[in-house]
Amino acid sequence: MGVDELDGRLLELLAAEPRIGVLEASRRLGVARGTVQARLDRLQSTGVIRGFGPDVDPAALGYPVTAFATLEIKQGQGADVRAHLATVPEVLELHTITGHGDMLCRLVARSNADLQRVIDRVVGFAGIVRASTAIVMENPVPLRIVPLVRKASGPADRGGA
Amino acid sequence: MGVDELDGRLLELLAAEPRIGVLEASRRLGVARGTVQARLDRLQSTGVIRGFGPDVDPAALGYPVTAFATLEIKQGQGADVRAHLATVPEVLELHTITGHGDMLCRLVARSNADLQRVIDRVVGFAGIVRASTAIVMENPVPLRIVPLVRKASGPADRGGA
DNA sequence: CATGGCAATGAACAATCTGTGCAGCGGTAT
DNA sequence: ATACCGCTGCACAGATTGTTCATTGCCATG
Repeated sequence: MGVDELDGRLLELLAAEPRIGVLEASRRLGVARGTVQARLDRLQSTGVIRGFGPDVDPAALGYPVTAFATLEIKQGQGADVRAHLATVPEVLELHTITGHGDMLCRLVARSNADLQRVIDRVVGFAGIVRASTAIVMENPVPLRIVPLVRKASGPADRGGA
Repeated sequence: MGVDELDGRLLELLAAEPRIGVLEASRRLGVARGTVQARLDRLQSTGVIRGFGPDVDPAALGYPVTAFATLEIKQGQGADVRAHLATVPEVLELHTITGHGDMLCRLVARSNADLQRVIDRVVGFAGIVRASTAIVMENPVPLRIVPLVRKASGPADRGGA
């Protein structure tokens, strides 16, 4: 299990130029086309690569405001709250986290004012006791995976510090 | 600006079957190939679609533990802290948020024990005063965009409630 | 109402890539 | 030594891509 150095380079290449084809990738990596195809198939079947979904920018859709909300849930209401949040389009992501049996969700909105509407909708549900919201101002490190891939495919990926 | 109904359907289609080609997409959407090509070009040039980066699963790379850490930063140390965190591969994402001039970052680790190592590395920096970590247990709503696209491309996307 | 601009259509072409199969060639584990 | 596995190179038919062009319907402007 895991990824070797070639897998790592392939992933990096795909991250840098996602629309690249198998043939071109094989040229860049200096291996046979069949090898790249086999690696790609394996990476996908083992779940390392979940897919190649388009990376859509919410801001460009008219939702430039991002926020994280920590929700305090009433005991036993977890499932209901999850179902409720799943119906809100502005909820991009939801996690249950340790702490107070709470949840953390990522929200987007059209404006700060609109964020209020979103939050009202999110917390307007019986199972939610309280919500604490933090608005994102900057995003110095956008979601990334290459550094981790590099580490995981490195010569010795011992978890050690 | 914004996306119309056809853009919306195209984005949904791409989200569902990322490896689909322009030709096949045009067949599915019932429009001419040139139209799909033009829409795609426009979506990319306007930044709605940032790219098609491979969606890599950290868990499959050997990092099954995800956590969110809220960091309290010493005044004026923001830039240094950002630079520091950018060098940590396990930091997948970093935001500056409202609250206490703090930051929120997403971390992954090989295990709960390993998470300790990661956190030590993250907070082992002069500019960071304190860190509060929440470990992710479940992820009921994985990062998604389709519902928002659907809303944004809907007949009347008035921000109103 | 007439004109100009814009987006979509349908078609055509050369060049390229994909899916697939096959035989040869190490390197490794048994 | 022997079997197994992954990589290489090659070959082929079929499908897709990048482009360009002329035509057409629709909308806003004049």
